[in-house]
Amino acid sequence: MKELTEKQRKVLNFINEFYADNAMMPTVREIAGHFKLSIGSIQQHLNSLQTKGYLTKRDSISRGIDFPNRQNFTPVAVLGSVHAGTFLEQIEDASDYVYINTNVTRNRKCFALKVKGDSMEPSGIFEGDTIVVSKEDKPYNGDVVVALVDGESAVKLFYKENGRIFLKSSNTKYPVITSDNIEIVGKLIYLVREYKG
Amino acid sequence: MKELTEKQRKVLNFINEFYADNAMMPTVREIAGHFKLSIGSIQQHLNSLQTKGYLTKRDSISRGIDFPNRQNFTPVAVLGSVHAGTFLEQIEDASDYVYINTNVTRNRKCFALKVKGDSMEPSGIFEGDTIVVSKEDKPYNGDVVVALVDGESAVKLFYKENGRIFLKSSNTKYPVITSDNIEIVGKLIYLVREYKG
DNA sequence: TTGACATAAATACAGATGTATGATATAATA
DNA sequence: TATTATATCATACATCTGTATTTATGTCAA
Repeated sequence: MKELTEKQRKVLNFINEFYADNAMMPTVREIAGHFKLSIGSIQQHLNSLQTKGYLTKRDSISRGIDFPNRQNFTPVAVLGSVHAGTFLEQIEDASDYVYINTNVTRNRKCFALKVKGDSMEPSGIFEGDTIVVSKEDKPYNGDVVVALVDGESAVKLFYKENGRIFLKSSNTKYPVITSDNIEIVGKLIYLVREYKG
Repeated sequence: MKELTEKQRKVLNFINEFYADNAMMPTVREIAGHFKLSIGSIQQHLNSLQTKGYLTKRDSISRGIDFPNRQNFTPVAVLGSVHAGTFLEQIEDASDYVYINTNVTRNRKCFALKVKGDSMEPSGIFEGDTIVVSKEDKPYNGDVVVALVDGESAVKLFYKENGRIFLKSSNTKYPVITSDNIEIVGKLIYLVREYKG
């Protein structure tokens, strides 16, 4: 990436700040106003920033400046409970959302859960943690999955041996689960934990 | 919050989608175009959404629609190393950023680190996890802190007894650290873990 | 039935906004 | 020295954009 001049960096920084503060890109005149420069001058800087690859632009669209690799976030619904219909139906009854970077969620179908219990503590999954689950066709042995066992949802380690699914808690004080009625809902892709106080 | 009509919800949903896709709010005409409705009609819907509290608006500003409690994110620098100057100087040499909800970071001074080693595994902090650290004046016993011990940074449990600081690993195979040369850099406030594959 | 509200359209206007053009000046570079 | 990139300004223009106004229809509750 080509070097920026002092002025160009300042303009880029301002755009960044403006975007952070207002959640929208500034207009050419808003930038010009801030630096007390003419419109044409800012046009020049924007052109340079564009040719050097620091900005992109939607032509003739107001506030059409954009960052090449802008961080984008998708709201992922935090569900109170998981049931058989999850992923089949639209998620409408979400109590809350976590915002996850789209380069994590990509185009996957996701939902989030609050972790309950200590059965996965040795895997670093604690009560109160928020986990993001993605629908995956094929979980592999050792993956952390959310499964429905006889209608009850659980976060467990997935294992398949001789065509039979085993769900293990990493906390060994809990028994291994195996049942004919196991449905894998999805695979763990992300975890966030907030330390309060 | 007042109930929305079918149409109003659809308009609100479209604004949401548009924002997610384009990272900017739509203009009145862009909404009208999508629904093949007149400008005036959309104006009405926007007014209703506003009076019912689902939208706010910056007057006479293009793309001035906004969500009342829009999630806002602060870039937090992921540092390669921590040293004595952290927090004193501006963080400029960041290799990467994590974006954290501002209602978590609030007005605190934060930086982020990649966790190395297994000394805090029993506390659910694993190698590769990204932790967000906030400068706090007063850590309490049992808090997870980032500390500098003789110039080396470490993530440990903080304890103070009889005026002396003890840094404990939750993995008991590591010894308790105590030294006259301990500087508490900050307190753990957030953790994110990405499951790859 | 009257009023409040939702839905929808057409039109007009002022100001916002991106863009184009032409000009000047300086500094660095080939 | 000629050229290129940078920096700046002034001005003009087409169109984008928010806003105001007016009209019309249908529904529902008081």
